[in-house]
Order: sequence, then C-alpha cells, then structure tokens
Amino acid sequence: MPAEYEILNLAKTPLPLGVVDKVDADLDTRLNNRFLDLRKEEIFTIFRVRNVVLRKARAFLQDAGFEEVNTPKIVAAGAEGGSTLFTLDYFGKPAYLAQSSQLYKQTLMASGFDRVFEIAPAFRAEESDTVRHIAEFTSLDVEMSFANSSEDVMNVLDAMICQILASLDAEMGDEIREMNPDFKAPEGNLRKITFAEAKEMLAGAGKNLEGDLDTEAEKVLGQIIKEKFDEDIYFITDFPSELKLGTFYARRVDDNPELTGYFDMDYRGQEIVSGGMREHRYDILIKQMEEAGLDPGAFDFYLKTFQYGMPPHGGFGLGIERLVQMILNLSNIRECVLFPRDMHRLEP
RNA sequence: GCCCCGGUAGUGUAGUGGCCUAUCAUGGAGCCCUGUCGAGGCUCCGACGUGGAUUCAAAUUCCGCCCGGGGCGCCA
Repeated sequence: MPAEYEILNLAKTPLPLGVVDKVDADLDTRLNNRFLDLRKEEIFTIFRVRNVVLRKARAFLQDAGFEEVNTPKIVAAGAEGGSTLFTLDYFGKPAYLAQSSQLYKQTLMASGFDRVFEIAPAFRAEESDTVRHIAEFTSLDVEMSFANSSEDVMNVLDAMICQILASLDAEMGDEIREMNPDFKAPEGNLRKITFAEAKEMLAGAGKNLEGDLDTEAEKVLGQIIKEKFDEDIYFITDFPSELKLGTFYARRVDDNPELTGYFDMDYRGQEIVSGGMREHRYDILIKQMEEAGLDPGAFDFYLKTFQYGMPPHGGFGLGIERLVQMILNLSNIRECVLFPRDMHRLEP
C-alpha cells in the first residue's frame, strides 16, 4: 500500500475500455485502445515474457559465437516470389518491404561472417486472415557457415529453444502457468520425426495426406506427439523437394534429391521455425530458381556472391510471435504484438 | 481470396415483425451502508453499424456497403 498519493492527471470518463472492469472486452476493442489495454497486468505480462524470450535468444546466440547484424528492410527482390511482397515507391523506383532476411544473411556467409543472427521485422502481404498470421512480424534469423548437415543447424536451434524455455521457467514460470497451466520447459534433445514418419503417424490416426501437411494435419500431429510422448516441441525433417520448390535456396540431399534437408519446428501443432541447409553451388541454385519460376536476373546481387567462394551453410527463421503465442497458449497471435498489423488493421 | 457466423448503452450481452420510449451485467454520476482491501443497497445516465427495400408496423425480414469473429488455403 502506498503511504501517500498525488493526483497528477484526471482521466476522462467514461473509459473507452475498462481496465479493472469485471467484463472482458473483445480483442478488437482492446487493440483499438491498446494504451489502456496494456495497463492490465496480465496483458503486460505477455510482453515481459516476450522480452525475456528475446533477451535469452540474444544471450544464447552471442555465447554461441553468432554476431548480431541488421540487413535492409527496403529491398528490390523478395526471397519467395512477388505475391507476398508489399510494394512501395522508392524515389520513383519500385521497391518492396523485405519478407525475410534470407538473401542478405546468406550474402554475409560469403563475407566471412561465419555465424550471424538478426532479430527484425518481416513483412508479408499474404492474404492470410487467421489467428496465427500478421502482416508484420518479428523474425529471428540465424545463418551459419560450414554447417555439414541440417543436423548441425537443428542442434543450434534445439539448444537455443531449450535454453530460452528453461530460463523463462526459472524467471517467470509461475506467471506463465497462470496463463498456460500446461507450460513446461523441454529437457533438451527435441524429438525429430521425418516427414514420411509424420505421414505414417497421421495415417494411423485416420488422416491420409496427399501433399504437404495442411493445417488440420499439423494440429493432429501435435496431438499425437503430445499423447504418445507428452512432448510439445518437435522437428519435422526431410521434407520432399517437390514440396519446397518455391524455396529455391533449399539444398537437396546429395544422394537423394527427392528430399531436402529442410525441417520445420512445431510447437503443439503450430509451425514456429523453418530452416535447413542452403544450396551454395551457383549452377544448382540457378537451376532451382528457374524451377521455382523465378528470373535469376532479378537476383543479381544475391547470385554474384555465390561465384567467389561461398561456404556450405544453413540456418533457420523463427517467428518470435508464434513462439510467444504457443508458450502462453494465446488464442490470437495479435495478443503478443503491441500494435499488430494485419490485413485490416493499420492503426493504432 | 473462399466458406460460415455476427454487428444493440463506454464495455460485454438479452431481445426473430407490433408486448421495446429495448434485458441483464459492467462502467460513470450521486446518495446510503460499512474497519477495509475488484464489499453491499438504492437512484439516475447511457445503445439498436450504414444506405435502400418490404410492411399499417422492423432491433427483429430482404439486398448492397462497411466493420468484426471463426475456419480454410498459405506460411513465421
């Protein structure tokens, strides 16, 4: 209890949003009045958790010899074709908002930055109107040279996630469990299942897959793993190359080009990371770009770097909001963004 | 972008053609009560997204638009 208090400012009434009301407000109403919404302790806690996640991720990566970098967010070409790019007028020239740091962090691999990471916004003009998509999200990108296999990349990610969650549990475990009673930090050595195994597990549950994992399949797989192993976080590895054609920079398995070394990390059926070994051989990269229907000419700056000594390398991209959403079991990803941007929301 | 659902006081809701000058809760204003800490009682305040249409009569039916919710495709 305060010994004394002084009124510095009187609030106008009525409030656009109750801060201590017994009635909950809709998320939309709350976001429209976010400055008041954030005064609620349980809402503020979400951002304290987010802060710890970012702090621990940085600490882990710095300790593991990764250097933090910043790459441009105004770019001339995207990593995955044009459909998800926001366009803008750059001094009279067409330009885009970066949908990922992919091309630049790979470029750095040819520059002697053997291990880099970046935590920065990524922009997607996807018409994805769901509780797990936003148009501007925070991407944690990691890239490392001289990785020999996807395993090397997964090991870094595995250790990072486990350290983040263990630290979170130690610092804020009780508060987190008030929001998500089932929160539990994994022991380490996260489970890896191949895409083919996932397909079998799903078939066993009566869900037969035609092509890639769809949303329902991902959720069911999350439930299966939870029931069978009581685990929340796992890798899905060895994606078929035909499912990753758009990801032209993915390296395929040398003795089995039907497969990529690409992996996803899923958290209770929600994809939070995607990564793998990158194709570092110029000729093959060009070929894969053409297969993806892209014009190599538009990627000159990127392709050039592969012609003067590019080490084999790999990395991953992690969606910070997706991770926080799953840690706290938030029903909507917008809950863990201060001022979210989506198809319909541009302010506040 | 596609499918389904919805838009009623500051906030969350009830209300499917006349009984609605619209319910309840929360909130605000005020009075009362009370050794308290999101206590209780009473009074008051405050709303039918928007534009058309049907009808003697529309919050309630129909159409357009805007906005929101859920799901899907796709992905971080």
